[in-house]
Amino acid sequence: MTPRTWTDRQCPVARTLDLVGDRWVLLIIRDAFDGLTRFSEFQRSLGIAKNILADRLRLLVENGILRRVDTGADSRAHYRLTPRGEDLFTVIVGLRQWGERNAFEADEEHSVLILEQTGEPLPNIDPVRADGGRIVARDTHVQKV
Amino acid sequence: MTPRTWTDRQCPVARTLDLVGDRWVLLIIRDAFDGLTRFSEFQRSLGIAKNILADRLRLLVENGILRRVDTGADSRAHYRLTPRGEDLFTVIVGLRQWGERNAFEADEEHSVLILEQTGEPLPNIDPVRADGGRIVARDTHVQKV
DNA sequence: CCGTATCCATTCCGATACTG
DNA sequence: CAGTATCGGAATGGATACGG
Repeated sequence: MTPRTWTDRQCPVARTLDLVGDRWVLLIIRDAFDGLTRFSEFQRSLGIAKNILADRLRLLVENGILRRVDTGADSRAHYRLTPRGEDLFTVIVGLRQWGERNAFEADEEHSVLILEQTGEPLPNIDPVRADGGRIVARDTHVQKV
Repeated sequence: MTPRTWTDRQCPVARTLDLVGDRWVLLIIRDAFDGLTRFSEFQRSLGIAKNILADRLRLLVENGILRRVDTGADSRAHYRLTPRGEDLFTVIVGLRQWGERNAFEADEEHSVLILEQTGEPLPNIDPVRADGGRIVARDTHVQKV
């Protein structure tokens, strides 16, 4: 199961992995960014067992990453990203762009993200480190939020 | 074990998760960015079993994310990030910053990344989506690399 | 110190059957 | 359709012992 308590409570990376550090979870979130909302849509897209999917959706709702939207008479609910869930966009795009750069052969096709307005591919995310800025070890710099 | 073949060969996110979609792997990479290189350093930092750590290091070397640097007479090797591994910086920082924003209470302390040159905290990564740009579903836009 | 080999407990997952 | 309940097999991870 996804949730597990890590010894490393101080580290934001470990905390994040506590909540979304699971393949199924991250793929569900990917699909949610692609506009999927139905239980059956996720199931078809992922080929995941129903009980596992139900478990992951429940956890994601519990953790405030998805919200469950019930649609009146219909028993079929929608699962939509909360603001906290949408905030994972950077992570998903980071995973995607790394894969585009490093997990495909030169002649292999793959999908790319297109911006609706311009029709252009989404440019690569690039943190400060590109210009040689090195990062000081995390343990040495603990601050208040 | 980390490696598993996914049905979704086309999706860069799934491909990336094939290679690094494992808690231990991502925490090892985090530690590598923090400058750890020794087997024992990783083990102490993570509290991971030796056989598991050995397995993950082997996989990471196999996948070209770490490289093993043997130091002459000494049996103790260093594990260092390859360029492909360093390219995961965006992902690690994305996970970290999401955690900073979403996985801590307001009064909880946590570590932050500091840029060596300026002494300033690393600014938040922010992809284009901030200004309302929506993303078109991945399946509809398959292109050559 | 850096692993490898083995063993055991636990967890995880998928298939199936069942319910509203 | 959207789940819940159960079950067996597979995989995983931790501990231990051992070797280079």
